[in-house]
Amino acid sequence: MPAESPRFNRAMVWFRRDLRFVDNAALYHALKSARQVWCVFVFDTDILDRLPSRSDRRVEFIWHSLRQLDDVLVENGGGLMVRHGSAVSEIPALVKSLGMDAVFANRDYEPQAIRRDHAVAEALASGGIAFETFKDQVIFETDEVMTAGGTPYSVFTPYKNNWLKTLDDFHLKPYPVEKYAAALAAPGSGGMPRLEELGFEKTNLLDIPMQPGLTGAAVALDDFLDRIDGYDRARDYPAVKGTSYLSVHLRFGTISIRRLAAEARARGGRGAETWLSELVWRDFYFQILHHHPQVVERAFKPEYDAVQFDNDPALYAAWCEGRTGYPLVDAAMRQINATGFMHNRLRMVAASFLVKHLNLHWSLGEKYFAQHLNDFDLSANNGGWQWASSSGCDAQPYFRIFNPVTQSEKFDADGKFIRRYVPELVNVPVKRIHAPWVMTPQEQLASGCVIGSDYPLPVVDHDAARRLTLERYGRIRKGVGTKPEV
DNA sequence: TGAAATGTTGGGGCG
DNA sequence: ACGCCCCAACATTTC
Repeated sequence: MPAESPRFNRAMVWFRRDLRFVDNAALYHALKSARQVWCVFVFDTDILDRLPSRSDRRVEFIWHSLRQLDDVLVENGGGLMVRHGSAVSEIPALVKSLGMDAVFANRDYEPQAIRRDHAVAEALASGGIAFETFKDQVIFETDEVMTAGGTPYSVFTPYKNNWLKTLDDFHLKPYPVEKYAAALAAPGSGGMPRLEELGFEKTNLLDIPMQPGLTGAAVALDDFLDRIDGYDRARDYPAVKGTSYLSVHLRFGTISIRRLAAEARARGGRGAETWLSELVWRDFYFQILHHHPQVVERAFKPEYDAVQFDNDPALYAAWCEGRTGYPLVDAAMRQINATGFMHNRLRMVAASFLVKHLNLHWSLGEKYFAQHLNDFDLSANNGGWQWASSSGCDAQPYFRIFNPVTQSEKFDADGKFIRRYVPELVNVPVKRIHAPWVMTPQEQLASGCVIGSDYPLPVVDHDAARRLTLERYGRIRKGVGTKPEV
């Protein structure tokens, strides 16, 4: 039992993207600080109403995850209150009606979320209610890892080195929420709206190998820990189960980043170290967004805003729908469309293709991924797209252009992944599957795939597109970085 | 967290 | 035996 008496009588924990009971910073602090703690989630219409589709796997993921969270809270003597409305008004209203003294939440670093939280904090403050927020979704936030000169890092490797140097056991220590569960208040039953009541329809979420909630997270983590030693070798091959598949759980907080980093550190070895490095990338991009919020609208490197992009709607549609004629790109796009997931290697390939082969602006691709990825996170998605378009911090150089055929030969050598998502090509021989347009008419007939009718011709020629992009990017580089004559 | 163009080397076929 | 050419195979440079 805590010796000191609680600061608050009644407190609320407002869950957002931290849908778990164990190792939850805000929940822990609330339970230690108040006699009675109510747990609340708001299906925020300010977010939901802006979603372009009424069929969204993420809404359903949240819905299932909340049910599980509620179960766990009930087991521990509490329960979850779920509301549907604008959080900015729902939270203060609920606080008032239940006579609460304080609201606890874990910090969210996205610009829209920051504005929302400011508005809520202001509304609460006018009633004398405290709004306390906590670091929970990253290991190091905002300015916790800085250069010796006190400036934020813009290059990953030195950031990572300092991140690793700064990391200590206590950063990874789980918050022992369970010990303080006695303060949980039971709100009574019947709070959970049905998906249809939220205005959303069921998706294929439960049919794809990515299960929601705390149980989904636990299964995925167990599975990955059996494979983590091979992560560094297997992670680039989309047909192989080599990556963690935990990103969606990090997105919604059905698992804690501290737990994952602790597992990686305890395991050690090349696989775990490589994976930990990916978790550091995640912190890195959160930190970039914090220090450079303009990346949402513009290139991190301003001179890259001068790159001339086309806007050919037919090419964009071909990319979105996975009919560019480049099998690996098409398989990647069909994977995201069918499942809401895309393998990381393919995110790079598909992004590079959109920007450097189709000459479309990176923000178009960024937006598409934002709408379709189950694990969509603003900072990482923006970072990835700016990396691919060479406009970001520590981005790949502009002249580094993925060859979609070479990438295919390297990372899907036997065409297994392509065949999984592009059934037209299922009988195309391995020798031809990476560039099926080179098949002779006889080969096309024999493999049941006539190029131009069963499967599209390449929408652009690789070599021509590459030259054009080098020229487009090269143009804006002229004069940039050259010292003026004195 | 590339790829293409260009340069170099060395083995083997051949006159 | 020797020089020449071809061209992988690898290395370096360039975008």
